[in-house]
Amino acid sequence: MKNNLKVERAKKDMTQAQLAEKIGVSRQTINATEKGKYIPSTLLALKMASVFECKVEDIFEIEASDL
Amino acid sequence: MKNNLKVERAKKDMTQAQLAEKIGVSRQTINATEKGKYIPSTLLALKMASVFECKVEDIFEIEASDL
DNA sequence: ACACTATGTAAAGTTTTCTTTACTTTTTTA
DNA sequence: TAAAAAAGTAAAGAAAACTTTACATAGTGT
Repeated sequence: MKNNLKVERAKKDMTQAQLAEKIGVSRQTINATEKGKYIPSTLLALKMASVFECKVEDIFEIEASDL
Repeated sequence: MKNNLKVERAKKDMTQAQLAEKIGVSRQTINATEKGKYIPSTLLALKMASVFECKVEDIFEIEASDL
């Protein structure tokens, strides 16, 4: 699964720490998610989409290897 | 977090088992998710949205208690 | 060069998701 | 109304998410 958290953060000029604080997780969780180290919960994804004023699908994308 | 998996399944006339098979999880995972027993991964949510031809936000909704 | 901020990473431990097996209850259909 | 299909539930274990602490690296400004 791909993600463009880095780009969305840049659009809002937010650091990983700021995003983490805003959605109530640790900075490491944001970093690891951004790096594709693991797949976040749907609740996290929804909160991220809310912060970035977009859809979950605009942040996370299924890849062929996921199917 | 709320969800309307049951309604979306009904629209497509799918059983829990059929949905489970389609997205590659066990039937119990679908049942538990539908019942709100736990929050699925973003990948599962994306796959569900794909099956139901809608957005993740159309299936899962943040509640006040999540914030 | 130095301090400062942001990012990356790692290890240990906790919590949650998800699986498998199995059984019960409800709903559908013949 | 009996059989069959679907849904609900539970328990034990595996796998993955997430936390905390801690430190290393990269970039930015003074």
